[in-house]
Amino acid sequence: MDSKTLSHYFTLFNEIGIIAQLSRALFEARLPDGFLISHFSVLNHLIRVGDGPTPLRLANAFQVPKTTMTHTLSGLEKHGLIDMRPNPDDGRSKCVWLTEAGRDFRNEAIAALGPDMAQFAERYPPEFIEDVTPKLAEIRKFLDAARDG
Amino acid sequence: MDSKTLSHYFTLFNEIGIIAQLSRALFEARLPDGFLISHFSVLNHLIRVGDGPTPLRLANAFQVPKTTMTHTLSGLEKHGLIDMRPNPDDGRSKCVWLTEAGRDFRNEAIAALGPDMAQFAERYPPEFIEDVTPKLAEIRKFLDAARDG
DNA sequence: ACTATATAGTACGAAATCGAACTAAATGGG
DNA sequence: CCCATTTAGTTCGATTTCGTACTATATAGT
Repeated sequence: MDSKTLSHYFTLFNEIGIIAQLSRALFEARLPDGFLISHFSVLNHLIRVGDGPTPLRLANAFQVPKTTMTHTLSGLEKHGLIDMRPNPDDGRSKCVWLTEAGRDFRNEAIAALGPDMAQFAERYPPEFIEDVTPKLAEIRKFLDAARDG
Repeated sequence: MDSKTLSHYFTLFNEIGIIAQLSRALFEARLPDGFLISHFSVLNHLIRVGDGPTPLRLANAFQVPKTTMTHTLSGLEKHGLIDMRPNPDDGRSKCVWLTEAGRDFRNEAIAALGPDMAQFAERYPPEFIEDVTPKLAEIRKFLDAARDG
């Protein structure tokens, strides 16, 4: 692999890193003070996939260490956006449930992010997204597999 | 914008965030203990673009706050991988220069990352990269512009 | 049933990140 | 030339992230 080709691969990951950074900053600017994408993502996941997963399932879903998820969930719980109940099937474990405030918070966040997304969609129509996203999902799965292997 | 379409856009940024996270972890595992991608990126940038930029130019190039760049550079300087010299054109400013050790470190890091990149390239050939990277660069520029505006 | 091992979650500490406030130097308007 | 404003960089404090170590519970082998 010659060094010019290699640098193309570096560039890909560099672009991805910068987009992650910029998009996080832009999204967080739309959330109430003190809330992060990690908080929104968890609430959104609970609505999309359904209530009641364990913290570990959430950590796996977002590919973060479980200590990070503990921290994120404690922030959400402190603000009354989720409930942590004992897992009836496993005494070591807990289940995460949305509160009404949690649902409201998520819906308001979506509404707050909507205009930005609409502006983004003006430039990058759904076909563009449906072209790029599966390719990225492919890469994500590959990297995730490389992590275990 | 209906909520299903909206969620596709969220998914795009979610995938990008996870790839950024996973690739950072994988890359850092190949670097000597205590070194981060941020360190490697700066050294690599100095070789690709050339010695002598100011810390602020570097912060802009990587889209990080200048305090973060101060921190990164101080780590590199502590390990003798860069020199910080006064800027002859501006008394407030400094210029960042690679040391021999810095060049060596970068070259060794490239060598250490090579096999992983080669494995990645086996699955995702250069044509794939050249399809995706410009699209991501486009998005990056758009977000960067949105940040100012 | 008993013991060894594996797993869920947390507490703690170290490091990275980043915003606010600060210092020093440059720039621009009068 | 002076003073107000801007800019480069750092210091400081708050927060996130994450690895290690720990507790409590579950599971598997005998």
